Amino acid sequence: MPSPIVITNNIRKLRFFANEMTQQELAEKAGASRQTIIAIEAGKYSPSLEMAFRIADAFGVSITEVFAHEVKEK
Amino acid sequence: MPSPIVITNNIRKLRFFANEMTQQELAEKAGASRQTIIAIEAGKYSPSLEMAFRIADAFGVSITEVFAHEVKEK
DNA sequence: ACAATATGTACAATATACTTGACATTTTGT
DNA sequence: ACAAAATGTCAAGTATATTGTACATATTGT
Repeated sequence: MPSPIVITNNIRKLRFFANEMTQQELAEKAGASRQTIIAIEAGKYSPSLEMAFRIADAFGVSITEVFAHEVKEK
Repeated sequence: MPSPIVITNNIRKLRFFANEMTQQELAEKAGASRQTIIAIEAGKYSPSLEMAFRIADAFGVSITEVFAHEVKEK
């Protein structure tokens, strides 16, 4: 049984730091749909590694500055 | 059109650094199937962010030490 | 040479991410 | 109060990751 993992993100904070970037703008920069940004930002599901890199690139930061994870010990 | 991204990894190198860890062992530590490890290590597809974190954890390193990416400019 | 272990391939089935489109709610500015 | 922009939700469809099974090839040790 894989120990479940909880992935968190600070997309919201990063958007505000980045001159109040809107979800729409982020979506365009990251090459994703707005729905995808909403869902990931809200933590509804975790992105693919590719999408994670794209989002980090959109902000010009490392992927580790956008996403963090905790291991839920069994 | 989202600019395509190429994701590379050094799972193979990390396995050998990590006391010759086998794909099977890595799969168990990361909570994945052996198929998944083979496919990701061979670059057949890029993993989910969750799986990427699990693999990094299995080696005890940061996700950025396992995966890198290049942006294929259009 | 043989057995055991490790790695690789192929395929179908399932789970999850991502998309599009349409509509509801909230926030912001005038 | 009103309009516009931003955020959020729902659902159906497509794309991609992950799994299990089974078999093939390579590597290692005796």
